[in-house]
Amino acid sequence: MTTEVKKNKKELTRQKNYQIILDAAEELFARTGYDGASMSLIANKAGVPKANVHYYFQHKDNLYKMVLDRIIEKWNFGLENIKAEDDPATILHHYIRDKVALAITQPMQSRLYATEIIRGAPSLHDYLCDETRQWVKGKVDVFQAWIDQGKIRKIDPMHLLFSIWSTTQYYADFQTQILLIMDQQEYAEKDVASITQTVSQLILGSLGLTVPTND
Amino acid sequence: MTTEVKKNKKELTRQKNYQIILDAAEELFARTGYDGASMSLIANKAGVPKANVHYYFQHKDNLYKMVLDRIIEKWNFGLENIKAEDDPATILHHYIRDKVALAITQPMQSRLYATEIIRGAPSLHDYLCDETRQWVKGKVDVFQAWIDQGKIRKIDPMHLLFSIWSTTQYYADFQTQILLIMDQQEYAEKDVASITQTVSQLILGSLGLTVPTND
DNA sequence: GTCTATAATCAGATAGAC
DNA sequence: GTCTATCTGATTATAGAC
Repeated sequence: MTTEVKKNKKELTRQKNYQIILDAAEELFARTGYDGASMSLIANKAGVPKANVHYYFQHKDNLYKMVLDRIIEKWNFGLENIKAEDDPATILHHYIRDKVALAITQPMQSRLYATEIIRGAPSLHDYLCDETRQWVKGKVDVFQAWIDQGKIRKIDPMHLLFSIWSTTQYYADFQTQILLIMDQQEYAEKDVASITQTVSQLILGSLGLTVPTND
Repeated sequence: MTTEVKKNKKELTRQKNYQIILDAAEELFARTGYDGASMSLIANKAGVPKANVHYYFQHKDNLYKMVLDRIIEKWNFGLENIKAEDDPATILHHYIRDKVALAITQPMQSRLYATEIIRGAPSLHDYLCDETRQWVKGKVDVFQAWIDQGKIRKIDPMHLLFSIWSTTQYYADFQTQILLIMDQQEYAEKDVASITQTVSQLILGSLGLTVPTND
C-alpha cells in the first residue's frame, strides 16, 4: 500500500468519525440541552472513546458550534429568489410545505435551534444580527410589494413571516406534546398532509388567497 | 411573644423563602435548562445558602417539578366555558390577546415549558395525557360545532388550536431572535398591539371572520 | 430553621503509552 | 491517530454545629 493510499484511507476514517460524532452530538444536545449532553454520553452514543471526541473537536463549546453550523446551513433555504412579480399563493404554499416537511423529518435540528434561541442565542447572536436580519429585510420588502399591489391583504409582513416560522416549527419542537394529545406514537402520512393543509389555509386564507390544489 | 405568634412568623418566613427560591429557580431553569441551572446558582440568585434550597425542596428534580407546577397552574386558563352558541370572533380574539400578553409579560415561564416539552416532557407526561388531552378534546368539539353551524370556515380544529398556541408562544420563546432581527432591546407598546393584531388577523381571517374593533 | 463544612460523584479536559 | 488512566474542578447532597 503506497503512502498516498494510506493517507486517503486515514482522511476517510477521519471524516467518517467526524460525522458520527457530530450526529451523536446533535441528537444529545437537542434531547438534553447543552449542559445535559456530557462529552462521555456523546462519545458513548458515537461509539468512540471520550478522548477522541476531544481530539476531533477540542472543546465542548466548539463541538456545539459545529453542530449548530451544520444545522444553520441546512435550514437556511427557501424564498431564495422571490420577487414582487411572483404569485404569493404558490410561493408561500411551497415554503410552508417544505418547512413542515423539514420539521417532521428533522425535528431534532429544529429543537436544537430552538433551545439555542431560548438560551439567549449565545452562539448565534452575530449570525442573527447579520445574515438573518438581512434575509428577513429582503423578504419583508417583497411581502410589502405584494400588499401595495393588492395581491394580498394588508398585514404586518414581518409578523407574517414569524407566523409561518412558528406554526411550522411547532410540529418539530412540540412534537412530544402534540403526539401525546393526539394519542399517537408518531406522525402519520395523513397528519403531514393535514398539517400542511391547515397551516397553508391559515396563512393564505388570512391573506385572501386560496391554497393551490396542485403542488 | 406567644408561641402562636412565633409559629405564624416562622410560617411566614418559610412561605417567603419558598417563593424566593421558586422565583430564582424558574428564571435559571428557563435561561440555562435543567442541567445548566445548578443548585448553587439558584441558591445564589435567591440569596440563601445552598443547603437551605435542599432543606426546602430536598432534590433538584423536586424543585424543578414545583416550578413547573406553578407555571402549569398559571397557564392553564382561557376558553374555560366556551359553548357552541358563543361568537367565535370575540372568543378567539380575546384568547389570542391574553395569550400574547402572557407571552410578553412572562416569557421565562413559556420558555421553561417549551424546554420541558423539547426534552420529551419527562415531568409533564401524565399531565399532558390526562388534563391537556381532555381540555383539547372539549375545545375541539366546540370548534367543530362552529364549523358545522357555518360560523367559521372549515378547518382542522385541533391544528387550529395548535396554530394559536404556536403563534402566540413564539413571541416568548423566540424573543431573542425576534428582537435581534427587529434591532430592538425589548418589545415596545406598539409591538404588542401589532403582534396581537397580526396574529388575530391571521387566525380570524383564515376562518372568514374579522377582528373585533372593540375589546 | 439556618448555615458551614464536607462527602461522594461526575464533569471537561489532558498526559502519555501504544 | 487512538485510547487508557488520571487530573482538576464543579455538582448534588448531607452531616452536624448553632
